Amino acid sequence: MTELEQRCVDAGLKMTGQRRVILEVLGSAKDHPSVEDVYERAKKLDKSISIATVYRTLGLLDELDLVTRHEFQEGYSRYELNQDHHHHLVDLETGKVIEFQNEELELLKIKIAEELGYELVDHRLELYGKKLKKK
Amino acid sequence: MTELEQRCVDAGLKMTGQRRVILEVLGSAKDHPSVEDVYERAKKLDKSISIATVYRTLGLLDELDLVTRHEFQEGYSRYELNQDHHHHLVDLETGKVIEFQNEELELLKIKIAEELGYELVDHRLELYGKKLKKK
DNA sequence: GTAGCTGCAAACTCTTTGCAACTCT
DNA sequence: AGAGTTGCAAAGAGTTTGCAGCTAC
Repeated sequence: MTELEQRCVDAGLKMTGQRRVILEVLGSAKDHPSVEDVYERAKKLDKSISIATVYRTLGLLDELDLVTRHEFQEGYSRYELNQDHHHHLVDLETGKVIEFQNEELELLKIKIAEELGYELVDHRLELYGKKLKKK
Repeated sequence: MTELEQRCVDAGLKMTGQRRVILEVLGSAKDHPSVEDVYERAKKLDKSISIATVYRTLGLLDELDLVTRHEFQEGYSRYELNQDHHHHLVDLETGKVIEFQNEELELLKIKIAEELGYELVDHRLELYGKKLKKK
């Protein structure tokens, strides 16, 4: 049983074949797949899986905080396993998503929330840019 | 003719009664209204306005960069007139949206994009927090 | 055995669109 | 006059859900 599967079981979920497949898809994704993407990849491992199950499972995983649901102004959601904390820069010309971390930013966010009288629970930062031309 | 109306005309839009109403609603909004909100408020000024027109007009205003379309993980959009640049802190307990600005943050974002080889075109930052209890 | 899970299809929510009538300029 | 705009209703996209049968425990 993988660590991911274990965490689901610990949370009281039954470990079904479909869930194993979806976790496998998420675990091996190097990108930020949409529900449709997860569904397509899952079907390669289990032809009979339904998109309703994919939606339900991703919703559960989000509640358990095992994944993050992103909404990059596209009109649908994309999911990502929660591993290291990072943010995204979206290339406006290609749609490519680049991940980055920045310690200074983390501290600044906490400070800003504090100054407003808030405890920071969550946050989103997304940058949208165009590739700089080399001279 | 208000400045907002003038900017629409300059962009080649006809200044219809419906558009005037929608601009008026946006101009006097102190919050970040959803399409439904704008529609409800607009109806008070013009009973016959349709929600299709609200959608179309908000879409146009977004293209003209007169408004910003926000997607605060709620499953629908909220709109806001583009005035001073700022970000949002969402109170997780009340849903209240607090605006803030932070110069240090602005510089940092540009720097991060640059380091990744990108020119920053746009960005989103949202903080989600809980009110700190006073001791 | 049974609570929980699944696939299916229908329903739902938010948003967009085709069209005929209407209205700014 | 004519291009652009509107309201309406229908269609679209993404997502959720009721239900009967199935499955992990």
